[in-house]
Amino acid sequence: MSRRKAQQDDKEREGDRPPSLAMAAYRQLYRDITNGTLAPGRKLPVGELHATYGIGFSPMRDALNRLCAEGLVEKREQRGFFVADLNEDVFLQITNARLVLEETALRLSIAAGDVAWGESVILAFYHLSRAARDETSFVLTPEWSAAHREFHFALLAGCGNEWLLGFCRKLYEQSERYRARRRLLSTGLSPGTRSHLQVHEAIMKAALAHDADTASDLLVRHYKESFEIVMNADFELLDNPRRLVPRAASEPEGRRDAV
Amino acid sequence: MSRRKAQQDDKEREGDRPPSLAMAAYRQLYRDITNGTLAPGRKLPVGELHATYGIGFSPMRDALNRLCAEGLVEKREQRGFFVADLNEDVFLQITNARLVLEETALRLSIAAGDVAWGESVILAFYHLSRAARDETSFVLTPEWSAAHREFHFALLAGCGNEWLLGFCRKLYEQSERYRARRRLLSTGLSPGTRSHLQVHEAIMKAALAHDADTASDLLVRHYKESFEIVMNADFELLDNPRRLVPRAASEPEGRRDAV
DNA sequence: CCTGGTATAAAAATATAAATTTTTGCCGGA
DNA sequence: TCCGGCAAAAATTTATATTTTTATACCAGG
Repeated sequence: MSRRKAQQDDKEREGDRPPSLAMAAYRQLYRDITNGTLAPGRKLPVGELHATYGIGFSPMRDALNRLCAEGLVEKREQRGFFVADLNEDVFLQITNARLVLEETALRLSIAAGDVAWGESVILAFYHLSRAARDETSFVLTPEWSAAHREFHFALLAGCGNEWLLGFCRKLYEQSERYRARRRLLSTGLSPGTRSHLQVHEAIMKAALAHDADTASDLLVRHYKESFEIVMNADFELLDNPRRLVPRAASEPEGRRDAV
Repeated sequence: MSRRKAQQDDKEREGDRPPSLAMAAYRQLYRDITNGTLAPGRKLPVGELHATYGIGFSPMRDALNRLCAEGLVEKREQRGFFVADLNEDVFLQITNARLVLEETALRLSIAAGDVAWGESVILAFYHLSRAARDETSFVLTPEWSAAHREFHFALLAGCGNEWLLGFCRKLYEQSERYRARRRLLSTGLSPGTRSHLQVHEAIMKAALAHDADTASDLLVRHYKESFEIVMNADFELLDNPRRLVPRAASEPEGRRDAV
């Protein structure tokens, strides 16, 4: 009875409740994978996860299967689940895909976005500025990450294409895994600082002014810089400069692996 | 012993075996959803599927979860699985996203594709031509569908970006669901006929000649035509002509729901 | 004595069956 | 007609059983 009562109480805060253990497991794993607690390539034995998170086999399996189809987890038939591996080639592909999709979404947002869209961008920027740190620290707080995500997707949300947005989300969360590895390192630039914030302000202003060219130019540049930073931090600094696809995605010549 | 022997034999034809029931269920459901046997919006009670397909609860759940993350199935928390619904707005979004992504992938393919890529395109076209029917029939064979898919992805595969390709695949299979509804109808045009084949031949020739502009122009036109056909067949013919995003994805003005 | 392959045992994944909640449809009373 | 509770159905979860993989040990051949 007391059990039942508790459930009822839970129900009262509708909306963000995770009633199913499967969902709880999913969120836990999602967090631990995207923030790097569960290292890339690591095996995920259901039994071990069961012991660690205190959740049964079936719900855990549910969660793993979902993560799997989202690309955060890999499933090897009859031999279990693994955290999806990371390497610089994949990161390059993800970044390139992201450049194309986000620029498209941004341009469509600027062209089609309504008043509510503009307001949500302004609000998101406000949240981001509140979460920004004073200059020199290298630790990225969860709050800043959430605000950063909110801002970028507020920008894109006006495009009105759920599929496009869904793809952008997937690419974003993949990128986060790479960024997460950077948290412990202290390399050159400084995401989350007030100076970094100004880049976002510039993007916002261009977007709200319906200047699609400037806005997407700034956005693409922003991502390319992030890419370089993460690349230099996570992997050894390579001698050949990384090539990213040009904005229009129509280059005369190109290497096969350039994308 | 004989048991073990059989296993060993199985192992020899590696690669396409579906050892797990979950995978078998997944494939069955995938087929039945994409070809329309399981109608959009329909509920998928695990118990009923269990009875129909003769596969247990857990594997079925596994399969449903995967389909779910792929967008073919929707999961309503604590109240079961449903075949993802179809409607014209979503179809418009899918088509628009597809236009952008496939054009990008095609241009990258043409820019970066190597000899092996060109050969696989030629081979795929050969298969498509073999599967083409004589003019007037309206029935689409599974063979033609497979060949059609093979051709289009042979074109895109040269881009070398697995993520981009993965998104294209997802959009393609979604589109197939709409096309599937058309099989029983007999509307104007005629996919799978020899005249329809010529469109693909033109695309191939342009691609192999490294004429990216012509190739993507033809491809986009091809998809827009398909869109109109399916739209007119499946839903009532609307008075306002559908607006699709222009190729460059940068239109001066636009409705919010236009994409 | 070392190497290579095979059988065996432990571990882990997959599948089944049963139990527990949660939802849903229905009926009676206000 | 509307509300509340009861019962059936269905989803979720646990517990159990069955395969499959993986690691270890053993034995024949070099």
